[in-house]
Amino acid sequence: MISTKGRYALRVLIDLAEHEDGSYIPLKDIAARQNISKKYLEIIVKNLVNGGLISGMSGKGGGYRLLRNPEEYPVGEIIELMEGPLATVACLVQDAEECPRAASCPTLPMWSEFDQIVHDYFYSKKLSDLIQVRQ
Amino acid sequence: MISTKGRYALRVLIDLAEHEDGSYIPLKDIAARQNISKKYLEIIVKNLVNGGLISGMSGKGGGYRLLRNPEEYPVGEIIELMEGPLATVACLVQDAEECPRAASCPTLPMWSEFDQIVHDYFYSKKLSDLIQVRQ
DNA sequence: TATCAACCTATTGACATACTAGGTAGATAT
DNA sequence: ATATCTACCTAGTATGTCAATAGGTTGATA
Repeated sequence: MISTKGRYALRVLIDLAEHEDGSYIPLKDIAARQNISKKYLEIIVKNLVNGGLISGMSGKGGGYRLLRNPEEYPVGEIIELMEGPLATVACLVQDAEECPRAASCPTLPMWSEFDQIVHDYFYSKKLSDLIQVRQ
Repeated sequence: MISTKGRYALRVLIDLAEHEDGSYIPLKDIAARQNISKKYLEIIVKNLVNGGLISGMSGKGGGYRLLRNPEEYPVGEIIELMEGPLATVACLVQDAEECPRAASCPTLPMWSEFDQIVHDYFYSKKLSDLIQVRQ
């Protein structure tokens, strides 16, 4: 289940894309438009900045802006940044310690196949697919 | 992410299917074979009994057994019983209160489409597809 | 230098996860 | 009848995550 972190991050990025005009967009405006607590959004945009998805600028006239074109943001990258790996089971997380049951686990092939489907879906879907009004 | 409850439930059902011989199988045996705490499994099988997936019998010679053929257990039903709805976002849970943003939500169609894929995958996959040794 | 905005650390209440502990009730073998 | 084996029941606990809130510091511009 996707939590508010992932869902709000998506809404922030959609908001930034829909209001893109070359300048920085203050978080206050995004919070007001999206009707989400600005304080809580600070945590989310901090992750987006650290993850290299947006850039922030302090001071008067400051705010946030996208670093790429909307078609260059896979939804999967956004979700994984906010929620952690998309993996369905712990033993399929990248760099997880090898499960001793892996070789004979009757369910592992199912989880693997499903994870591939999830990955394909969310990495082929782009931020640009979620934007309604473009200028 | 599927938790131990869902994963262990699947292992219990696979174990029951693979050792099916008309008699009841004691939880002690399942716990030993699967190397999972019997006490913890008690919580899981209780849910499986309440959910109508298996039946339990007390006393000497008692234990648990399947109530259907393995091809009649969709993996999705097992997971939803143990983990709750497969829905990716709260607003798509059956009987959830209508989200006020639903009509204009830019991400809802994506979540809907994805939920359909997840549902189709796990309801077409059956317990019988996970069994390795059949008699 | 006043203003506006990002950025930083910390705390909180509620809930879920993964167990453990100790008992009661029910069915069968002797 | 009773010992034995089994499911079944209620409760507790440590750890972590979620969804926020609170208050302050740094940085850029007018």
